[in-house]
Amino acid sequence: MTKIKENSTRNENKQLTAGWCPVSYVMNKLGGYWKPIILFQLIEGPKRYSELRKAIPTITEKMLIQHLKQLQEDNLVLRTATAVVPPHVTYKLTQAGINLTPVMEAMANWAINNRENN
Amino acid sequence: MTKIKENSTRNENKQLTAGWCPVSYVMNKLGGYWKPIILFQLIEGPKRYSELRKAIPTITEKMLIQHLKQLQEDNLVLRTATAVVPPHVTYKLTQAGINLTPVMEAMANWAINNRENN
DNA sequence: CAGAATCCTATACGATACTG
DNA sequence: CAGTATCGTATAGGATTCTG
Repeated sequence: MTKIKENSTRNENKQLTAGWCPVSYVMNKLGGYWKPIILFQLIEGPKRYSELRKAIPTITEKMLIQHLKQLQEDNLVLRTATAVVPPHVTYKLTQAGINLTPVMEAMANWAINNRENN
Repeated sequence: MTKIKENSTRNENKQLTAGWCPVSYVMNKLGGYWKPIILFQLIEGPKRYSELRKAIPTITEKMLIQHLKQLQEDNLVLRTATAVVPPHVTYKLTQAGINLTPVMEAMANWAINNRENN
């Protein structure tokens, strides 16, 4: 009750590391499992929320929304909503997000080659 | 007590996704926070355990060892130990690990540019 | 030197149900 | 259609101590 959060060494390592390691700077924004997968789906162009769900059928709605929000906060994804009566919301990459596509493409290439080689 | 693990839908999504999404195939091996950072440190060449610790001062030993083991299991890193009396252990990238370096380099490039742009 | 062991907490993730 | 809300579990990650 009275303990609010006096101590949070948790995540401090990550913040610190991000200061000097460029890769960890990226991992602070792309960490976890789903974010690169979502970004990968947006490379080809803007997608509606429902399209993203169909494109990634194994993700739960909670994860999709949650990570989309974080990606917006990190300025990697832009959300555009038009207030019509079935709501219409699209997500697309920001410039920073577009600049990140080589990362996902390098991943995809590796996956294709590595799968063959095994 | 009698419940052993009858149900593990957890991770099934990830396995399934890996089947059709190349990026998620990679995330199954590189998921989490530290693995890309470790691999990044090994790009320039083999390193001893203690060198890795110094190179990534914010990681705990547990995390370092644990992820090095998983990277070995995924055949991305090779461990070489010589049984001398202070033990001498080096880690280096396998060919599959080397093939992954464009991913980390793309991350590093993005980090450098994105930091400037903000 | 290179780790293993133990204990603990925070967060990521998932299932399900509900809503403007 | 595009979310929210709630609840539960599994895993990631960290602190500390010990060892061949």
